[in-house]
Amino acid sequence: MDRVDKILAQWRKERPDLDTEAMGIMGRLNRLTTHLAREVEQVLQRHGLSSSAFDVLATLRRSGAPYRLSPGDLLSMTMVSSGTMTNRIDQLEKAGLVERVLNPDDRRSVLIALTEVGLVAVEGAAGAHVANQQRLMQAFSAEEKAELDTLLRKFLATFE
Amino acid sequence: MDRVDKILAQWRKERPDLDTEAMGIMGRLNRLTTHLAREVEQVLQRHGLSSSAFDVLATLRRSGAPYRLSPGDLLSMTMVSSGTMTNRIDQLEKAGLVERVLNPDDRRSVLIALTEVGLVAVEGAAGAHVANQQRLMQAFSAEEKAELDTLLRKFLATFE
DNA sequence: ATCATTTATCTTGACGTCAAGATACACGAT
DNA sequence: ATCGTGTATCTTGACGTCAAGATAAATGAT
Repeated sequence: MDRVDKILAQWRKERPDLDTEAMGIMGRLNRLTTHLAREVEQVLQRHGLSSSAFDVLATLRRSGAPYRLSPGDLLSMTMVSSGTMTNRIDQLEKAGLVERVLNPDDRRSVLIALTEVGLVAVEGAAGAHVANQQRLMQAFSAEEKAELDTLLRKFLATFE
Repeated sequence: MDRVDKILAQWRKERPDLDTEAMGIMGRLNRLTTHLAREVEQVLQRHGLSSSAFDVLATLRRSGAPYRLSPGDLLSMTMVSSGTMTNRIDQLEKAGLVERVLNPDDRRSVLIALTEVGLVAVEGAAGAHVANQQRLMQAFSAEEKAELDTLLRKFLATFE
């Protein structure tokens, strides 16, 4: 009888006509991801990064040397609007973690490049972040993780 | 090979030392809940409500007649800060969907009451919202939904 | 009865996000 | 070469959120 069960019990009493199965799953998903996001944020904060900042830096890092992508590339990899991406790049540039370099091939666009400082920051944060993600899933056996991944993959396929 | 697989493949190439299993599950969770939140928002918008507004109205509705709770009660049921709850109540009050009534037993506190208009709004939205949640899970069999619920319940128990 | 502590709510200022539109350049057809 | 359309990025204004602190009333110890 967790918090979501209590919510569902209230609905069943007040609106017995509503089917609560999907509601329960989505409620657990929402609460879970809120908790997870807070845990992730805490660890990244110790490395001086927000999860938004890490999102961009990690995208650049995993793209491989020379760690440069256009804002458009970053946009297509990160589920945020163009205005949000501009803002993220502005903040990272102010902090000296990335720099905008001119794209000689297309003057409409720029390339966002990890600076030396940015590279060091993301390398350090990435290790701690991945370890933290593993810690957050300690409760699960290898089989359970595989099952969960399979179900989430199928669910996500509805949208992507 | 979905988008998350592509991200993991990049990491394995660049940082083969990192274990990507937990990262993959969390990545799918994040992308999935972003998509789900957008779908939910769209349906509620057609009923003139944001998901934040619906969250409060639904909490009042399922608490049963006379549909009144203190801000503190709402706070304990909804995973937001006190400042956020004050702001939500302010907006709902401006829209005429709730009203603040004095609590005769404790002058520090008020009670947030659904208005007649608020009750009608939440009743209409709730049906559409639940139907939408079911639609979003169409891809799953009854067994898969049960499995997913079991796994999410266990995961959530880590935090609550 | 008084006062310190606790409780309940609200205020403030900062941040991240989005949608919509603005700006500037590239590219293809003529 | 020029023009119209498409593309890439940035700007603006509004909204929702949070942490930290302010305000006001209840409560309990003396």
